Amino acid sequence: MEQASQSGIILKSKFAGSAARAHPPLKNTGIGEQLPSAGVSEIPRRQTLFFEGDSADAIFEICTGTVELYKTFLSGRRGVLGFFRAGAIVGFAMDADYPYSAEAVTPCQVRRISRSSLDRVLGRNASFAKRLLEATCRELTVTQEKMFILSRKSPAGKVAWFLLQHKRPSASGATHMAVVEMPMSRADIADYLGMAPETLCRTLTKFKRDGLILADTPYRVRLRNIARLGTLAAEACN
Amino acid sequence: MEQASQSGIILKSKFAGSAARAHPPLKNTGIGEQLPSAGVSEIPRRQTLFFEGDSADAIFEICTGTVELYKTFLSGRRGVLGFFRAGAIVGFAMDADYPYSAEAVTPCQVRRISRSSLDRVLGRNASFAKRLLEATCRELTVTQEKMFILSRKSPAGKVAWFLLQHKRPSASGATHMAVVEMPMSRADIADYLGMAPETLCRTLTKFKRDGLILADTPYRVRLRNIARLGTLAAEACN
DNA sequence: CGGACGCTTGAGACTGATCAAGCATAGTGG
DNA sequence: CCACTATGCTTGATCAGTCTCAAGCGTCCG
Repeated sequence: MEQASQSGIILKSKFAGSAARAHPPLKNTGIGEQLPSAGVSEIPRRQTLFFEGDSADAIFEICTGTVELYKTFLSGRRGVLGFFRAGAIVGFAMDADYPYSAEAVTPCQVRRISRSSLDRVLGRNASFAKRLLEATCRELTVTQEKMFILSRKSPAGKVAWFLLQHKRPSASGATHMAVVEMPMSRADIADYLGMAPETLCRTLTKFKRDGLILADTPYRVRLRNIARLGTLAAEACN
Repeated sequence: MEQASQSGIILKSKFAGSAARAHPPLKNTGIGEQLPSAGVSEIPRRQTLFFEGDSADAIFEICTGTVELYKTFLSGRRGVLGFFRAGAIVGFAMDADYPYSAEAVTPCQVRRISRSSLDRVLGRNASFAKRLLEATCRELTVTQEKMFILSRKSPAGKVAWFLLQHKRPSASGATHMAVVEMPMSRADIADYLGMAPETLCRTLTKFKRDGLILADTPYRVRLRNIARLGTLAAEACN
């Protein structure tokens, strides 16, 4: 079981002539710190950072807020790759265009880093490339785990996994009940887990009834029985 | 839609102190050529190259045959990450241990490359690290596509996708009907696609009835209507 | 020739998606 | 300040589809 808002890469990019591709869940890798940026921008809720197909000439480091990466299919359906928080870097693309779209789920602050400058650093700094490779691999791990979770379906398992994945790193030693903030809509989560929003609701309701979770608001729940949730998540695939 | 036996990474490895992690579908990246190896070994059918949890002190370049990467879950179920052919490299791990098991689906010839030598090259050759990053990202792309395919289920879409993914690069300009070799068992494929073996069989039978494919043997089919298969695969997620 | 294994096919139970309709909350305008 | 509207969460009933349990075959091997 991994940690919070992992996942959510954007692969493909033509940095350094042909190099990098992930834009992972770089959880505070400090990669952004080494790169010159154009300063921090304020992004209002539900605004798009970039669309699938746009020319991928920059990557974004999230400073505050939550960003969602998604892909729209021909059928009109949507698939979301992941949700990202402060410290993550999105928009890492290997091709000329972004392969996915990115949208602010909450108001966000992001640092824009031009691809050319990233390119320069990549070509010069070997250890930097290594860190990037490492981060990409980490993303790959998360993606593979998610792949298994999603295919060996079972709504309960998926939702339990989602809750555990997004639980706050058990903040200050206050309540030992983990808190899960989920500012995204139910539809977003459903698209992330590959299920219908109704099924997601029913599953959450069942969790409440069974005393597994406690809902402060629809966008914030507390986990009352983490062990049991872990079992559910494991049964689904592990 | 990607090509043949892609996917199938093995992430995590402690090369170069902390670097690489993927062991992707490195389709003839030539990475193996730059590394000293202990020569080629013959692996009989159904023999295991390494088990999940084994100390990951080597990676393997496949010379001939097909290798399958899989993970066994607590519930006894199995999930296969992918099938790999000549040119692919398996066993790329970032952790001390292999996170997955690898087994020969057919008799294989593999080149064993010690992790320490890989480590040395990685630390010295910057462009090598870049190629690895590139390959890892490619693997990530494939994994993400697979994730969507598997979650937005629909047996027909999954199977159509599988067939197209594994079709031979339309060999010699002989028959323009693509050939798909699938030496692995139905159970293997089902574990790969996240469905029951019975459902896989039924779907294949239906494809035959509808004239989409032509079965020479259970392990070799020809695609009669690639366009339609593509549509099915796309409907499932694209 | 006999047996084992794996592919294939059949019938029934389960369950998640879909179609529809309540409810609550937040935001707007009078 | 309050009513109204809109949006999105929640719940309900129905239906289609896959998994499961079982049983036929065919092939390969001893």
